[in-house]
Amino acid sequence: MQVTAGGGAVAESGRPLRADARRNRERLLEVAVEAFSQPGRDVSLEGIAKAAGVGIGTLYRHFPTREALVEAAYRSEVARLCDAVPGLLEAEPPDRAMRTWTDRFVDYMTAKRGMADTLRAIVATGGNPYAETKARMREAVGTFLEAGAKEGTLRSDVDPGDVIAALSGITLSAGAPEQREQAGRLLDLVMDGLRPRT
Amino acid sequence: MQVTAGGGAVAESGRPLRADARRNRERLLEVAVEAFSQPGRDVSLEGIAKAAGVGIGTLYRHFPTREALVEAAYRSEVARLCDAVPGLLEAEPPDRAMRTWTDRFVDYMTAKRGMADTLRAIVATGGNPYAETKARMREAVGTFLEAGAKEGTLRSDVDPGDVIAALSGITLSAGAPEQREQAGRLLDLVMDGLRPRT
DNA sequence: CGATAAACCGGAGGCTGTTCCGGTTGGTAG
DNA sequence: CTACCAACCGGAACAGCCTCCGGTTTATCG
Repeated sequence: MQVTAGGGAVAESGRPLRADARRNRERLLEVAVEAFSQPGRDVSLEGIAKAAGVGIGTLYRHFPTREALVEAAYRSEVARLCDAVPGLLEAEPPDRAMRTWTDRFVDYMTAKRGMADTLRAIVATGGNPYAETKARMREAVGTFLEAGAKEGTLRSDVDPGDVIAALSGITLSAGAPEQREQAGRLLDLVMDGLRPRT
Repeated sequence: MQVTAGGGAVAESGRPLRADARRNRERLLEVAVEAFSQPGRDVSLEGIAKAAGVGIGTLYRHFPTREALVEAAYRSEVARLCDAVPGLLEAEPPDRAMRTWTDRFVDYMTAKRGMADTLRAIVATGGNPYAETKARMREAVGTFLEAGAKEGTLRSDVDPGDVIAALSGITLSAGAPEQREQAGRLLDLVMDGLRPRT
């Protein structure tokens, strides 16, 4: 399974995409992310194609299955989430910045429950589309932890992977919109666990 | 032992089903179980209806969604599996009988991978169709454990629920047909853990 | 610049899941 | 036994998924 990230400008063969193909791919991804964000809606692939101004065939050429599209959208959003880390660290002290970031993560996952189902199916099927994504998230969490450790407000002896597992667990068990408050409390709990023992 | 294992004669309202309705329901379930057992491929609901000699509308009246049908088929098969317990205990000593039974369980789940996906989806959606089914399985496992304990070949201090969790884990992680041997070894491992310490 | 081949585009078409409703039948009251 | 009505039957109709292929566009080379 080749990696060739979702936003890549390179096809599986290694050859650069033609300009029009690349434009279409980007537009599709953009619309897909938007569509999956709508809470109340079943997302129709035909609808996405139409909204992106391309035919259904074009959508399927870029994303051979619904899962491929969901996965690409997921990657794209995670990337955006992780890119936001430096900005957050400038605006707030590390521990608070990290809390803000976890909030965004949960918001993101709860808003996209529809695609969460598909993601679960992907995992169950055995494919591992997360390797790259997980690495990026580990990096993000690691950055927060390091920054916090330097100021003495966060522990340095925690595995970022464990934090990610905790976040995933929260979204899975309290991912419904009406449980948003509970999820918030759980996040507070996790953050408490990440502070150094006094 | 009617237990309404899918073949229930009573509608949700509590009113008895009409004779023809009941016949159709049973026939549908029978065909569905058969169809889901074919390793071959995707099961078409339309095909099930036709094979059962009823219209698609009738299928949907009895099982409003694909999930409902899968769930009913699952219950029905679990019931059959659990009903086999006494016979196995007569034919072999408890520990060996239990090993045979776990084999059947794994065979069943691997043969029905198609419906396993749907089952996962049901669980993920939060519905809990397993309460009743799980209780029956606990009972079956408990029976084996008790019988084995009486002969000193199995431990008596194990929670049946844990055993079930282990079995589920095995089917999830080694559920593909080509992993059948590995699954067998895992079952051996579990059985070893269930024997008393010497 | 013009021609050529590879790569891409879009939608028609086949298939399946699900809904809906007019016609039919089983069960029961008289 | 007959008549009646609620419940049930079957399939037509609609929508979304995915495949396939003729026509078009892009990039390259002389």
